[in-house]
Amino acid sequence: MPVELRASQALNLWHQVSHALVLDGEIDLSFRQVTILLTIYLEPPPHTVRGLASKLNVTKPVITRALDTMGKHGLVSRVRDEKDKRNVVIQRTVEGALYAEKLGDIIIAHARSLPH
Amino acid sequence: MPVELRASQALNLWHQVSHALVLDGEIDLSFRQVTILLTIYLEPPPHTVRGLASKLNVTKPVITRALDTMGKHGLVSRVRDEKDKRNVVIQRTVEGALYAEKLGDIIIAHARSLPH
DNA sequence: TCTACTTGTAACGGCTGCGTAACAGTTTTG
DNA sequence: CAAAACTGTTACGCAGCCGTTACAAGTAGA
Repeated sequence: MPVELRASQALNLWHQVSHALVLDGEIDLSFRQVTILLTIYLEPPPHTVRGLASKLNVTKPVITRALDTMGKHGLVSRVRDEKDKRNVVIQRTVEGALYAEKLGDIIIAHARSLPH
Repeated sequence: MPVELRASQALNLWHQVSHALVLDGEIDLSFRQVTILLTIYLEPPPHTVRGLASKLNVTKPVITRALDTMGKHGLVSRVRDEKDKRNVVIQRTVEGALYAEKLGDIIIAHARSLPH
């Protein structure tokens, strides 16, 4: 099951998925927010504000605000780390998992319909 | 050269490319802007404000402003339609083509490094 | 203990995009 | 030729995100 994309296929895929996300428009996250969300859902925990900030090469307030926004939509939640109470551990939620799953489905659907 | 993506591969690809775009951060367009840009570069011309608006299901001022922003970066240009002077025809630019090409390269590079 | 450091957050001003509404210019219709 | 319809744009107020700075709470080292 190799993943082989030609240039035109790659751009078409990106185009179609972006288009689908714009049309859906339900939540509409920025690239940064999507990246943060997928980092949380695809990479092994624990995730902290500082860790995410350094991984994305942005300042901590950027992460805080993104978590505020996504938390408002129920996509992530925050819990104080009891070991070191300065830390906040970002946790996954059912809604967030569903959102990621939906995104994956959109991508797959459009990948399937690419010209071969 | 079939395009077969499993759910985890699809999300990983989206994640990595989004991450790369955030890290690069050079221009940083929104999903709408990317969609508009790729529509212009992947679909056959001519492209008008009204046409793009209806395709993306947004209002015309949204397109006008997106074209302003992308035009400022040299990614697209506008020309009055001489046949019907109400229309504005959106045209591709060298810089825009390079941008799209770069995006395609990023996607392909990350697709290749996906776990099989 | 008491200072120095680390963590995440709040506050500020600025910038950008949004939707609605109003607009000028052009073309079509009667 | 005048009215109606259509094009893209601008103006307005609003909401969201940005970077910088300042801060409160917690931890570690002397």
